[in-house]
Amino acid sequence: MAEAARPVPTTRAAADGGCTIMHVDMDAFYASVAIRDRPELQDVPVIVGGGHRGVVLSATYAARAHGVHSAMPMTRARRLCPRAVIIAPDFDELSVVSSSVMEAFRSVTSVVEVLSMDEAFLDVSGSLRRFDSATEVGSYLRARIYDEQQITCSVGVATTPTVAKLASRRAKPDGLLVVPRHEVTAFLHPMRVEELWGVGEATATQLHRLGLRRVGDLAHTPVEVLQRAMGAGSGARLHAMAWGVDDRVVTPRRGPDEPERSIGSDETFSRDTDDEVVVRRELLRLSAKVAMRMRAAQVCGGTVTLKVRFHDFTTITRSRTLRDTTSGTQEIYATAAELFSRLGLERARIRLVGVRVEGLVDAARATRQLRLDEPAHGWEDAERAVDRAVNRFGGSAVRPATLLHKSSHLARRAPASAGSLHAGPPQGYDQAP
DNA sequence: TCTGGGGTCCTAGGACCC
DNA sequence: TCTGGGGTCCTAGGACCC
Repeated sequence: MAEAARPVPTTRAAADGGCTIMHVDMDAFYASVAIRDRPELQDVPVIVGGGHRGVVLSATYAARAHGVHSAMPMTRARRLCPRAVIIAPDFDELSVVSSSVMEAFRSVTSVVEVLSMDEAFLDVSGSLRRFDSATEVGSYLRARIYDEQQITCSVGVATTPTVAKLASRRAKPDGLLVVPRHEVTAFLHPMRVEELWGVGEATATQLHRLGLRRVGDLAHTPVEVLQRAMGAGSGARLHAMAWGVDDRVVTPRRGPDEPERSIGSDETFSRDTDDEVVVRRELLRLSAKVAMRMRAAQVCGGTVTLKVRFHDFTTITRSRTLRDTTSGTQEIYATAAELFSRLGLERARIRLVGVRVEGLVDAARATRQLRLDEPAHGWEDAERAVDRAVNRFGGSAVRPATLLHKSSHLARRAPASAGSLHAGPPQGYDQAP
């Protein structure tokens, strides 16, 4: 550790030029976890992903050397790297590793903003009594995570979250980079605009049209010009980002008092379909899944959104705000199905449908106006019974009758799969389609 | 066999209310 | 008569991130 005689800086953070914001990001997280116990795969290109019409979720650096990267269609990835080993993600294992990593973060500071399973912002200004500098915190975390999980991560240290995030990306793989305040513009300005966080394909194209390719170009363009082209908000934000100005603070999110804002589910058909019965059956399945997750999270939601993606990838959404909030499969499904009907599609080739519920509130605080035509104990009781059965017997134990179809004869012959519970909700699941 | 599934946030127009 | 402005909610779409 540090030599005893070293002069103590006025503030400890001065050792890193005032940097107390850190971004930590696992390297090729899904792929690293997939291969960590399989030495035979260490130097082989490995791709995590798959599914019938899927994309690459993560690729090892050996696979990236062939041009494979995440979000790439699997078909293309296989063409680029035919000898790659393809592995399906193991979300149970990933979430165990993720929890352990987050615990390591929280052992150095309570100010942790989780961004996803494998990355977070940390404000370590309060940790500088235990550590000499943010760099030391970063080194400690890197060593500890490797020790405990045998995966590497990269750390960016800066004075703002956005710069820290870019620094960790630059440090990859298995590195740590500090960008002190006085080096921020030298760090940012040579970057290509699309490297900025929040600049995707569409924005990059727009910026290129304006002749702006580097972050430095962006910085030296009058903010009014950017605002005219991109809108007031985006223009100002981009200009500020190009100078490393960022009023974002690291905010521990999703505390018990802050629920998710929406819960949804969508699914791409294995083959495009123009069969309305198939679509409605899928909407019912998705509604059941969403509603069950809502009830498990003890939230109700007020707005149901239907998403439809067509064969050519054009995507539309339709939403409706309900009179009362709900977490009921029936109500969500009925709304989604009605929105679908109102599209008036005729033999359109559909690639994907989705159901999402927004405007979530704590179920305990949700109000419900009793209607005269409504029995005191209706669907909600039935659905709670379904939840209990699913918890006990698994997801296939209870399904709405319309989802049984071909598997129904199996259910009848195999009571061990809790076939009798198909009676679950007594009626109605079958009504709408 | 091009292009997943989970989300968040922003914008913009129209309705509606005061 | 012919025209306010601000605030909020709803809806649709788009962009982006991992």
